[in-house]
Amino acid sequence: MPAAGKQPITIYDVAGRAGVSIATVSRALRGSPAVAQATRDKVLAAVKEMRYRPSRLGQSLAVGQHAASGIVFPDLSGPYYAEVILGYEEVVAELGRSVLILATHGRPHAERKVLDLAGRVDGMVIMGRTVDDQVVEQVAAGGLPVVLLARPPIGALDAVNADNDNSARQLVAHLLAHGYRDFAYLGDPAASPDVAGRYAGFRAALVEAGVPVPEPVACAFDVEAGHAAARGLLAGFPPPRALVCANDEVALGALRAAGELGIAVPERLAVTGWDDVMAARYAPLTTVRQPMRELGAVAAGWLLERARGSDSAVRRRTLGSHLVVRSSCGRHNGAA
Amino acid sequence: MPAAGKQPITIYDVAGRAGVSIATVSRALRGSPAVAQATRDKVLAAVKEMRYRPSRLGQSLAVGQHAASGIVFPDLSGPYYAEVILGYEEVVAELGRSVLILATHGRPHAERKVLDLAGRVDGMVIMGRTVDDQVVEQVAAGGLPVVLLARPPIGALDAVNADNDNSARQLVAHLLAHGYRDFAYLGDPAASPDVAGRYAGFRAALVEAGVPVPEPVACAFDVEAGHAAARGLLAGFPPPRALVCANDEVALGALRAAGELGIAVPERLAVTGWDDVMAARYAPLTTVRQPMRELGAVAAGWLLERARGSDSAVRRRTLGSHLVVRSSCGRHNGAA
DNA sequence: CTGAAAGCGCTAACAG
DNA sequence: CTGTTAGCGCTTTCAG
Repeated sequence: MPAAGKQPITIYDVAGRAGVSIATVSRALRGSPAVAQATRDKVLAAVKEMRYRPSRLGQSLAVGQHAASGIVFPDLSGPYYAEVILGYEEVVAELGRSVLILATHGRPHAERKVLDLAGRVDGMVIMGRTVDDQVVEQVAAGGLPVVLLARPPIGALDAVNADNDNSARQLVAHLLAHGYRDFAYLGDPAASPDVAGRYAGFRAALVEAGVPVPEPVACAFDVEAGHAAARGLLAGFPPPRALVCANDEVALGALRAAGELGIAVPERLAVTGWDDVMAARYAPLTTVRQPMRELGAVAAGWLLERARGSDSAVRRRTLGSHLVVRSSCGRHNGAA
Repeated sequence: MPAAGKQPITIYDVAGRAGVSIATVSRALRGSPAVAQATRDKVLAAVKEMRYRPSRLGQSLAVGQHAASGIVFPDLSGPYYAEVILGYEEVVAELGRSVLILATHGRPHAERKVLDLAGRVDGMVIMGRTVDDQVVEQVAAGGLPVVLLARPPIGALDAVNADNDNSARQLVAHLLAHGYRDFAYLGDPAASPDVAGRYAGFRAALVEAGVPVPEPVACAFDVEAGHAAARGLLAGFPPPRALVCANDEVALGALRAAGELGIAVPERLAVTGWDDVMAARYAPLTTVRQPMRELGAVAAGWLLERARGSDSAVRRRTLGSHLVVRSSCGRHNGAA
């Protein structure tokens, strides 16, 4: 919307200039075959001369389509969400639609904002712990296509996730192979569906192995929180032998805590994370790599299909993750 | 826009239900004082019962405002852009507007997409190397408020930047204090205004110190590129004593190259970066920290003011950056 | 092939 | 205080 003061040129101006009706301008512009070549040329010339740009608002209102997709996520710190959004943006933009983003990060008015977003798009993905199921249902009830990402399925909504359960099992199997039997888990399952899924897989693997399952030690998603929580945990007696952290930031904080307490990693303590952030390589931290871009891309694809009117069956998909073994979980001699 | 099949309820439905005119519904909803309390209650009740949500399209078309701001950036890899966008989103959303994002990353149709974005917002920020000045001018000429971020000023457009020049000088001063006289610069000034600014400061500082100024060694913005470029550079003779990299990813790649070539850091080679990404702490890499969130926040604030009609003088602002000294540039004994 | 005219959903004068 | 009535800019029948 041009700023006050400048009169934008409308389809009427073009029609006047070209000596045709607005209907003809509209047709010519959208390449309707029912326009004589000569007429089309006249219109196009006028358009060019006047530097006319159709109003999206007018168009959208008339066709009842925003040609835009939204995405709601907790925040943008750490590479995880940024990557997902990048994958999302890439496919959405490629199909000529716009991308609206909304970070809720514990903001009080998240609900209002999600609802507002819903009024500006033809579909939206809602990630992890952002708003209550009730809000999601309200949005979906309005008839808007919604896909859930890194969030437990709700009703008949499409949902795509990373395979937290399986990767947690792989991780635990690897640690068990190292001979560790005394575990601890740093992360709050209540804080995010991903963390919950990871803890569930962790627990199941330990149960199957007949190893004691520790309660999770709640901890926020950043280095500081991981550091503080790990200090408390490692000061206890007996300290755990293997520390599974809900994500890399937390693990990085734990590593620092261990360093400060003079606890050698991996000799006396194994530490693992999730996400494979760049710093993990330098830590060097054993972690789990996830197909973040693809999560976003899949969600975007589904949304566009639904926006085009597809009402195929509910889709659910779990994308594979895989273990990235580095030295923080123990020394390796060629073997895994 | 609800999917085909569901008839959204309009202001007419509510008016009918409440037994008033649509004008009254509109007034009641926007809290006009010129509505009797009883009438307002009736309307609000109808709204609630029918779960009515005003159409943004209708509103926007009527008031001629999108209540949205856009931001154009090269890509979303690395924490830099993500942080800027986060700072931007935070203030934009807090003021009840939506955020549209557009990553150009060398896409061929960037221009078309930027122009399209321009038609959906009341203002937009354009970052770094995304589209030609000509496109920016075209957008601004349409009357849309534009602020340039991490990009050289154009015409009378507001512009905000990080202080690349000054931080480069500080960095070089620090390296000179270490006694280094043989420098190399890894990064392509033509690839981004930021890199150009950093190189300019680097060059100026060396010139002032009477130290030979190396030509920049062009290199993309990622670890792989830094690695490859550094390998070539370090294999040359004589190898440089201090390697200033355009950003942390490049520096991280250079660090790896040095490791592979058996060149001890910092004993035989000093390496520095820019951005202070999380991995830098673990590298551990001397780098420059920038006020990324604030860049976004400042741009957002300016845009909102302009969107509200402020036509104050052109604003230009350079936000300070500061050196983060770690061990990759040499050993420090309490002294800087 | 082209034009007239009816909306899309809402806001904002302008009358009462 | 409330209702009528123009639009906002564009798409899309429906006639011709």
